[in-house]
Amino acid sequence: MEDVVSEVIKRALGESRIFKNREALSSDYVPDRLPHREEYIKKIAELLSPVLRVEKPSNIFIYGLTGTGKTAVVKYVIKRFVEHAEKVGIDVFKFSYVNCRNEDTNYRVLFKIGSDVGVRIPFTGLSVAELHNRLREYVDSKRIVVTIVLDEVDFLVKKVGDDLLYRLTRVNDELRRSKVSIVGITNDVKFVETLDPRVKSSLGEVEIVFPPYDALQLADILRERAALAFRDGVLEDGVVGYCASVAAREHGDARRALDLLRFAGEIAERDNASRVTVEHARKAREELELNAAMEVVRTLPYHSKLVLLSLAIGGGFAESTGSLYLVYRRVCEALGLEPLTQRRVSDLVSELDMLGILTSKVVSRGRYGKTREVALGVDSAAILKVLSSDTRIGEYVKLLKNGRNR
DNA sequence: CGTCCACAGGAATGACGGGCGG
DNA sequence: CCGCCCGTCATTCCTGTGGACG
Repeated sequence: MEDVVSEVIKRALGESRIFKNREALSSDYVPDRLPHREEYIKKIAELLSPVLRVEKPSNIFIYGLTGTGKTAVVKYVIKRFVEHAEKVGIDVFKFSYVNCRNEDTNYRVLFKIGSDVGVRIPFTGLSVAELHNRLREYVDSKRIVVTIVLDEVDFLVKKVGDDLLYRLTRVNDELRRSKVSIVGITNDVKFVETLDPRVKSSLGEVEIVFPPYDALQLADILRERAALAFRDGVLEDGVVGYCASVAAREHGDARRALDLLRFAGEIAERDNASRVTVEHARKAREELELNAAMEVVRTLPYHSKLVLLSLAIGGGFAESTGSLYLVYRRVCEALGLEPLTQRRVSDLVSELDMLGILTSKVVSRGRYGKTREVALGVDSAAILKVLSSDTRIGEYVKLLKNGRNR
């Protein structure tokens, strides 16, 4: 028992046989080098360079799918600018990085900008207009250039509209000495179309698109981070390649790839292994996929859950839609619910197929008709477990189990 | 070789709820 | 604030079909 606890303590203190710096694989880590993004770093640094001369840079709009390095590149450039400013002792520009997924109200965004710029603002109590005024007055009391980075800006606009965005792009009209410029980042390509044309044109003075990484590029990135994160010689050959190819198949998402690699390391650690093997990576992938699938299952509409339940009860396989439908009707009856029609259930099966939770294929049995064979794509025990979080389904599953034991 | 099973899956239609412009 | 319109979920009715069986 003591051994187990001391093991946990040891791990919690970071004394790992596997990792020397686990942080290097976390998604918000900003590494010193960003392979295959040099060109974008250069471009963005050039675009922001006017701040060094106390001039306003163009507003920039950046798109790209998740895990293509948008945030990392911008953060990296900011970091270098700030380091430079500290080194030579200048104080003519400020950066504010706001993640709109976390700061999702006008007040919180302005608050974050305020605290980054150095204005003292109460947590609450001011009107948004007052906040805006104080911020503007403070900024204009000096002669500085403020660059505001709005990451995942689509979240903000979807929630509270583009009002704030509009005002921020227009704030320069009210400033005498200082300047404000905006960098917007989003992974929703269609998002821009929903913007007010005025906001769109001023925000998109310069537009930059980040393409996804391919498998080779992902492997480079992983190798670089792995050297920081893992102890020497711990990583088996092929692990990096495996993680890279898995992530490349899914939009070339570097975040996925890093998650996978980190998780593989954690599994190796949990197993008390001395090395991270491809087998660990495979397990990591499986577990991550199962988790994702279970998340989907959890948020399914009720009758889709019932269809899934019916399939899981039948051992995860149904030889025809008809037989599955019969089970489904029994389930509905047991739960005192009105069943949907077979036509509708057939559509639900198709939807579940699309989501990758099950696979269905049409087969013809000649004289005995044409139907669909349906098979569960994930472990039925896992499905039952997740579905049992609904109390009524849970009770029903328990009832079935007891019945079978006797 | 035609029949006919057991559905697939398209089309029309209705009930409902939520967002949006006037 | 209200009515309108649109998207989603569901039902009803329907036509289409691969191939074993007789």
